[in-house]
Amino acid sequence: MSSVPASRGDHTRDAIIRAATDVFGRVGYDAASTRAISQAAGTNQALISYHFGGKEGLYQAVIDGIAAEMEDSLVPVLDEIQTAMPMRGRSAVEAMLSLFSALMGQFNRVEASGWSRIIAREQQDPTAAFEIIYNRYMSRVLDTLSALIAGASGDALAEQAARTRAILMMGQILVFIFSREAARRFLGWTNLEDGIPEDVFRELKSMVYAQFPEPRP
Amino acid sequence: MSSVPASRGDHTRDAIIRAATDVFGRVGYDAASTRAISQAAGTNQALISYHFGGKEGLYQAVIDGIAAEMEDSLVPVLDEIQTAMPMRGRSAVEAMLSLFSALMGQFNRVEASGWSRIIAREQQDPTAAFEIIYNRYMSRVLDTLSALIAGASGDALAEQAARTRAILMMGQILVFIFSREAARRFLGWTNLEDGIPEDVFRELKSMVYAQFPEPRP
DNA sequence: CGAATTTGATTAAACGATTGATTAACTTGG
DNA sequence: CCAAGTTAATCAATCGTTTAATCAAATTCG
Repeated sequence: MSSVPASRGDHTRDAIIRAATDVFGRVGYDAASTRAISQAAGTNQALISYHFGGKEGLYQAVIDGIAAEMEDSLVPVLDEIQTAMPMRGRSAVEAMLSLFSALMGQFNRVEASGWSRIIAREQQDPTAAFEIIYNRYMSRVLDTLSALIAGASGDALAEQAARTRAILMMGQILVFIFSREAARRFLGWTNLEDGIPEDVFRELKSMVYAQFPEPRP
Repeated sequence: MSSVPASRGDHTRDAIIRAATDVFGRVGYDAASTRAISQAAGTNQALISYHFGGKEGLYQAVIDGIAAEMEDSLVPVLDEIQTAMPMRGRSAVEAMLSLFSALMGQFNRVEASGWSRIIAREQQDPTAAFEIIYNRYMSRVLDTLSALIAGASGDALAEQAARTRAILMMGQILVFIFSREAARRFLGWTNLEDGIPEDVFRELKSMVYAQFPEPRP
């Protein structure tokens, strides 16, 4: 990332951000004390104010890091789809499924870190940090998805309708982040650490295919 | 609700619960101070400990009230579907849509109160309170929904597959609760207070119909 | 080149403010 | 009159932040 070799301060900065991501994710912003964060980072408490200006500044830095990393990991997939646009029919559906697959894979990694809870919280309480995540990530995914939906429908869908369906389909994936505990119980998952079981993607695939039936040749 | 006329204590009890539901929903459990809650309720701070044993007991009471009210409002719909079971084909799809309609209507009311944020938070941090909501509400909805999906598919779906699809379809509705801010922006909603616009339900309906195509007679 | 100095980073300690909870005195209604 | 309900005051604990002193590593300079 950084061109210059990490100095002493940069090292502790990273350590604090890493620890803060974990603590914020586990207990939330308010319950996360600067003492607990600095202890988890193995640094002094005062360094939070020194490096980030305060607890709020540290939180912003955490959000910034999450958005940047999620963006980086998804940009290749989005770009690949974008260059192949406009797509129609079957190819649009296939692109849609590859996007879903990438999202699920990413969400598994997101789950492994403490990110999912932070993101979910931001959805409920859109602080200034939400702006970053939405502008740099969500809006791009939704834009691409709605374009694919329109293409897969043979452009027979009004723009607002396509966007609405993009949200609806996105919900099918997001549910495993925002409602993971209910999903875990209802589907009888025991070891969620391994990520979303692949039979979920199999069902999702079937549903998508049913949604955009292949035109008879 | 209560058979006996409300005594003096019951009145303030209700006032505290009402205020606590609002404050917990707006700022979360940790940031909600007992002073802020009691002030919003127009009562003395010590009455929280007196009536509920403490902040945690008050939170449990809030969750209990939410679960009870949500249960009450949905039981009629679920019962109606249950008595008509087993359903197949078209009738199962129609029942599914009526369930979705009821859920969306309920979520609009949930949104109007401070409930949605409390529920969403519980999904992320499943405290003991989640147990109540899941057992008394979510599991019932998901059971009914998966039965309808199996029926609409002509019972050609394995049980686990039907349950998986129930979660996926539930996500299409829950997304407007858990990810409402992103949905609001992407769809350009300005006045979310009026509830989810009905064109969302129209698209959802189309997607459900496409999902379970009517067999040719 | 090596000593002196400046700068950034880190530390322990303390700050005032706010937290949830408790106490003891006081009202009120049955 | 008494038990249930309510009140203001206070408790110790914890919160985020600030302070002054110390450390380490560049930087400057003789």
